This record gives sequence, structure tokens and C-alpha cells, in this order.
Amino acid sequence: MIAIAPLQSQPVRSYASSVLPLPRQQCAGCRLHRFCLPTGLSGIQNSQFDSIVIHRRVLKDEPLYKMDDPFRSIYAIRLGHFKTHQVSRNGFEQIAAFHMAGELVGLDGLGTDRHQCYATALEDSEVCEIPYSKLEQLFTEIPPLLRQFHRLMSEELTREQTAMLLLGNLRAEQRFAAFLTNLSARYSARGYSATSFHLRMSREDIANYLGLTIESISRIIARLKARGLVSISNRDVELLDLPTLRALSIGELTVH
Amino acid sequence: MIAIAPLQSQPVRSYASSVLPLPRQQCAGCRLHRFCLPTGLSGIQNSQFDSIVIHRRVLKDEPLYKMDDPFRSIYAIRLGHFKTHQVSRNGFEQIAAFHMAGELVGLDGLGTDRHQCYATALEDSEVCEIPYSKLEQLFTEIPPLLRQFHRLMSEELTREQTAMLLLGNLRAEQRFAAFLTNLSARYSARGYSATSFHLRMSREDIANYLGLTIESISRIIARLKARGLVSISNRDVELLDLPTLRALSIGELTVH
DNA sequence: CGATGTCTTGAAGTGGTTCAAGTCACGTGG
DNA sequence: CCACGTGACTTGAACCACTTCAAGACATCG
Repeated sequence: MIAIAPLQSQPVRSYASSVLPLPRQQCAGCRLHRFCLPTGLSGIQNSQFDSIVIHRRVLKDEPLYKMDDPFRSIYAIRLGHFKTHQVSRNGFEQIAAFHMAGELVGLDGLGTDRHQCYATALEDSEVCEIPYSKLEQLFTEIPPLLRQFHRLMSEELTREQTAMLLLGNLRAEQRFAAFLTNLSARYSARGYSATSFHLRMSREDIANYLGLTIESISRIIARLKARGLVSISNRDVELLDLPTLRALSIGELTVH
Repeated sequence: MIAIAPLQSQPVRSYASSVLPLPRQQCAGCRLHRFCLPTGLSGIQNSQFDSIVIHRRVLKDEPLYKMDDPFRSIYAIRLGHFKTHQVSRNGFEQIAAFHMAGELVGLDGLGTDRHQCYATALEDSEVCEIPYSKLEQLFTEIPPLLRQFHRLMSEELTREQTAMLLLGNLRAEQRFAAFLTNLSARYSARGYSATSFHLRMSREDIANYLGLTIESISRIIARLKARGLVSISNRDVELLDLPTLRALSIGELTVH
């Protein structure tokens, strides 16, 4: 589980002041280096990259950026969790993804020079802001950086396609199983437990992401508990039978 | 509507032979230039770009690439339509997007060096194959090309997020209205009629894309016809009341 | 002109929603 | 430390949108 450094609570939580600058740190020593943009760079390249990064803190429930904000930077999550969500004209919200430490957010703004969604912190978090104009300059100087940038962007595309497959084809229970096993795999890749973790998002967020209602989520959890597949109390999750959950999520099993 | 050049039918339609080379053509004169990758390039830059492009023909129902194929190129659609679709382990298919002339496909392969989905021609089509290794070289020489590449990739991300919003939040009728108005806008941007076009995909494909059944599609079409909003016979569509369809698709109206 | 695949229409069934009460967790203040 | 209040989550019963199953109509093409 990701340890959260104790943060003194900020009395002022307005948008402008919620994205707080922090002292500069170095990428080379970052625990998440191999997931991030400067993966595979040489020492000199790494410090070139370091020099454009701005370290910031974002408080829980505060936006890192909002829909329609001018696009200036992309962000690597250093600590904490975010959700990216669109809001349609008539007020419907759809969460497109949950992002954890080591992932990149903000790529949505590249196309139109304005962000196409909100990015909101699910808990007090820290990000590395990477000004895009400066990054673009580095691309010409450091080709491997460009390659990794494309790789991460493409992975984002694939992730969204998989989420569509989930929303379009799976039943409620399968969707939730897929959600759990996906989190499990991502935590596992980052060196955390694959079977025991804490949900950073509310039932409402989960329901929204999966295209369901919170009541359905509750009922599904109750059913999975009853079969001994999971143990969930509040937001603490334990996956008791990962293979069966995986099988469920790809539709091999149906539990009635 | 896009005119299809008469193609002599190919007796052999195997995968390998279905992606046929065609004589080289120039991007500068292409009708779709302003949607495509080399938008905004100078004359010299354009011919640099021309030199790496391979022109190909793909026959109806044939794959341009398959899931797990090694990633080597991206493709600009010059003529015709494609669908990109994922297939999950247990055989479920999900169409991620329909692509028309002027759009880029193949970006999904960048992350893992293998394509993450299928791209299949909905009709006899022509594409401009752009080998990625050569494109990468041009990026360093032609910065505007890189910018446009990122723009197109980001737009793809946004499109998929919007599709997720659709699958997660809208009712069947709203989804179909959104589908129609989306096609309308894209044809309109390309200089074709916004209200009258031909569907290149089957009801089955539409249903799959929208996360519904073909029966539901049929019934929705019947209802929209009955209200005088559309006139659809077979795959020929006429949008009789575009404003109402738009309103429907964003959930402002509900037609029971 | 018949065969085949695609699309439409009808009737019954159901998974998930909606509405409405609870229950639980947690922070606040007495 | 415990009572209280609030927001998050759970559970139950009724409903409905969409699916499923089944049949029939229509288009297309050898």
C-alpha cells in the first residue's frame, strides 16, 4: 500500500491555491522511475529532464486541471491517486479512468490546446508537472524520451479501449471483478500487494466508472463476499480468490 | 458521399494478399490533406513526407492489421471506412471506433510494439501506410509534423473518452442519436452532407459499438422514423430533424 | 427465381435501476 | 468519553429498459 506522507491540512482549498509548488526533487532517485517518462535516459539526459519538472501538491477533491483549462503541461503522479472525468453539457459525469502513482495525466489537452476532462485528486497527492513546450524541445534533443512519451500515450489509448470493452460487453458482476483484478495487477506491478489494498475512490465513483449504480455495487460486493471470493470492509479490499475473480472478469464463469 | 472507385474483385482475398500496394501519390494534392498528418507542412517537407508513404488497397472485410501483429506502421485512410475492434480471450468482440477517410489508425500498437486491436475494412478502401521508424526520423527534422501527430493522437484519446461517456451514461435511444449526429458532424467537416449519408457498417456493428443488440437498434430506428426525426431505409440515412436528434443525444429530450 | 444473409417485429423474461428504509463509520462538540 | 449528526454504504421491493427467443419480411445475388 502506498504510504501517505502526513500533510498539514491547508486552510485555504481554493482551486488556485490547491496546486502548491514543492521543492525540486530528482527523477533518477524516484521509486516510480521505470513507469515514468524519463525511463531509460542517461544521467545527463535525466538531469536535463529534471530541470523542466515542477513538483506540486494537490489536495483531496481538488482539481489538478479542469475541463476547458488551457493545456500547458502534462503531469506524472508521484504520490496519491486521481480520477479523470468528463462532464457532458447536461451535467452527466463519466469517469474515464483512475490513475495511480507512476501514471501520466493531462494528455487529453494536446489535441485542442484545452483540457478535455477534469483531473481530480482522490486523496492528498503529489505530481510532477512537465511543461509541454519545454518537453517538446527536449524531444528533439532526447529521442528515447519521445519514444517513451508515445509509448505511454498509446498505452492510455489501449486502456480506454479495454474500458470500452468492459462497458459494452460485460455484466455488472464481471465489470466489478475486472475492476478489482485491474487494480490488483497495477498495484502488483508497482511492488504492492496484489491481493490486499485500499480503495481510494467512493462507491459512487466506482459505480460511475463501471456504468452502474451504487446499489448494484453494494449488492455485487455482498454476493462476492458470500462466495468467499473477496473480503471487503469499507474501502479495504482483500482478494481471496484471484484466479476465480480473473476468470469471472473475462466471462469464463458466471456466478448467480 | 464518398465515391468509391470501381475495383476489380480480387479472387484471392487472403490476409497477405489483401493489402495491396498501389502506385505512389502525393499528399499535397490529397483532398483530405488538412485532416491528415502532413497538414501545414512546407512544399519540401511535404515531399519528404511523401517519400516515406506507401499507398495500399484493402478489400472489404479484410484486416489492415490484426491484434498481436507486430507494430510497424500507422495508416491514414485515403478512401473508404474501417472499424477498429478488440477481441477478448473468450471471444467477445467490442468495436472501439469507426474510422472514415482522413483519419489515422494503428496508433494502438505504439505502446507494446504489437497492435492491440484489429482494423478491418468496412468496404473496399485505400490507405496511406506510414512506416513508424521512418516517421520517427522525420519528427526530428520536421517539428510541426510531431505536433500534428500528437494532436491526432490526443483527439483519438478524447474520442474514446466520449464513447465511454456514451456507453456509461446514455439510454439506448440517446446512444443511437449520438451515433448518428457524430457521423453527421464528421461527414459535414469533410464536405459531405450533414443530413444524408450511407451507413458503411451493419446493424450488428452498430449494436456492438453502442453496447446494444441488433433488435434494439431496429426498434429504435422504427421509433425515430415514427416521430419523423429520421428516414432510414437499409443503410441510407436521412436526418430530418438534426437539432432534435442532437438534443436527444445529450439527454435533453426523452422520446418514449 | 430461389437461396442466403440481413433486418424487422412480436412476446416473454431478466438484470439492473429506482425508490425507500435502514445501518454503519466517523468527526464534532458537549 | 459518549451522544449526536452527517455522509457513505447496504438492503429490500417494485419496476422497467433492454435482452432473449422466435418468427417473419426484405434485400441481394448467384
